[in-house]
Parts: sequence; structure tokens; C-alpha cells
Amino acid sequence: METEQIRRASEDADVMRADSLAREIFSGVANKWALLIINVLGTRTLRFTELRTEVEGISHKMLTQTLRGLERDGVVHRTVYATVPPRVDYRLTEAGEALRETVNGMCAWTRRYLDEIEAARRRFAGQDRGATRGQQST
Amino acid sequence: METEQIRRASEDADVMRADSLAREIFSGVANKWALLIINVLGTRTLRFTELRTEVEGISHKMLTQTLRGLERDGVVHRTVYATVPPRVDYRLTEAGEALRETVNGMCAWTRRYLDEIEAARRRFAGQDRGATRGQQST
DNA sequence: CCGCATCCGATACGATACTG
DNA sequence: CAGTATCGTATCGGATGCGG
Repeated sequence: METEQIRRASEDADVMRADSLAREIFSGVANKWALLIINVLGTRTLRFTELRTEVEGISHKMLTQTLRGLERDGVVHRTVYATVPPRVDYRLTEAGEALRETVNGMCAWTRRYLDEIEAARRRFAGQDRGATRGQQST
Repeated sequence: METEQIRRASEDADVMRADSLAREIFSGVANKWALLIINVLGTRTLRFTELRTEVEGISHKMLTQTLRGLERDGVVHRTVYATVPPRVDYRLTEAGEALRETVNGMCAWTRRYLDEIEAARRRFAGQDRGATRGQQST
């Protein structure tokens, strides 16, 4: 029986479990810089400085740091050319491209719901938020 | 012509632009707690305490805070019942469910590539990472 | 050009406690 | 049960400078 293997996997692969490997990995990519980097890379290969300009507002430090994390997890591939001055290329791995599909969806979502969200924010600004229905319970 | 409108929209709706509305919104949802909450909600309606147990490891404070942000952006809907003790239900809005589709993809990605990532990490641990090809440039 | 280290301010986060 | 507030810490993240 593969019961043991299944059980181990299901615990370890559940992002909702606080100390699972899945949660650890998920937390690593679920931040704005990582997702934006993955999104610009797409199917292209970009140099460090190109990434820096494309992902507006990211600092030198955060770009390096985030790229290290992604490289470590095998999401991006890093190629160093021993030239003067040095040249370093970054591209998505297969895993990275798979992840990019969903990230792309998130960006599309942002564009799609821009206006609705802006409206929701205005509504939220001046609001009551009191109780709507009263029932007795428990 | 709608040139003006188009240009305004394209600048404001681009997540890569540092000060765009799109980036602002994207940054708001692109963090682990928001994404995990959106993911557990799915099509269900959950109470505050239920969310607290389902999203393992989240603190009372972060749950409240993140839910406020999501409510503000019209991603989750909050229903307060004037009962004793109080009861508050949370469910995704239409925008929230749309976002959830992609978040679901991210969770699936984590499960799918768990082993590969674990392997990549081991490879990264003891590594050289020196130059691979030498060319003259610029 | 790219990476690493350091310093330092800002904010994310958890623990605790009080209210209705 | 749910929300708000406060406080202390840890991590994030930007600026700067040196080294290959």
C-alpha cells in the first residue's frame, strides 16, 4: 500500500499547513517582487540591468536578493559570462514558466478589476459596516 | 478618438509602473496571507474563527488586518450578525472568485513542483556558480 | 556590470490585553 | 466571538560603498 507515502505527501504538500514544505515554498514566491520578476521574464532572457529597468521601483538589493531565492528554488536560471564588464542573463526554467502562467493571470485580474476596486475603495472610505441581521445563536 | 483614454489607462493599469494604481493593488494582494485567505475561502462562507483554524499559523491580528484590506478592495464580503456572541461571515465577491482561480493555480504549482524545488535547493546548497562561457563584449 | 556587505529607518508580525 | 489597541521584535527594504 502507498498509504504511508500518500499521507506524508498530503501533509507536506498542503499550503494551509503551517510547517509544511509547501507553505515554505509558497511563502517564498508569494511576494510582490518575486511575482513581478517572474512576470517580466516571461519567455525572454533578460540581463540584471534590464530587469532593474523593467520592474520599476525595485532596488538593486531586492533584485539581487529575490533573484537568489528564485534561483535557489529552480524557478529562474542564471547564466554568468566571464566578460569585462561582466554579463549575467536570467531566464525562467520550466517550473518558472509554469508559475508564470498563473502570475500572468494575477496581473490580468488587476487590470480587469481596476475600476471596480477603485470604486470599492471609495465605498469603503465613508461607511457604516454595522450589523445587518440579528439572530440568536449558540 | 479614445487615444487619451487609452494612454491614461495603459499607464495606470500596468503593474510594472512603480506608481500605477495597478501596482498598488497588485502589491496589496501579492502577499502570502492574502493569497492563502483567498484560497481557503473558495466558494465557501467562513467565520472569523474558522478562517483562523484553516489558515494554519496566521495570528489573530494578521487575519483581521488582511481581511480589512481585502474587504476594502472588494475582494471579500463581510457580513455581521448582531447576535450574542457576535458572528461574522466572510465570502469572496465575484472579483474575489476570479482572483481565486489564479491563486488556486499557484497552490497547484507548489504541489506539482515540490520535489523538483526540493532537489533544486539541494543542488544550490553546495555549488560553484562560476562563469560558464567567456566572450568579449561592449 | 554585477554581487556582497553594512548601516539604518520603516513596516510586518506576534503576543497580550481590553471592549462590546 | 470578533475587533481594536499597544508594544516589542524581526524582517523588509533602501542607500551607500567596496571588490571582482
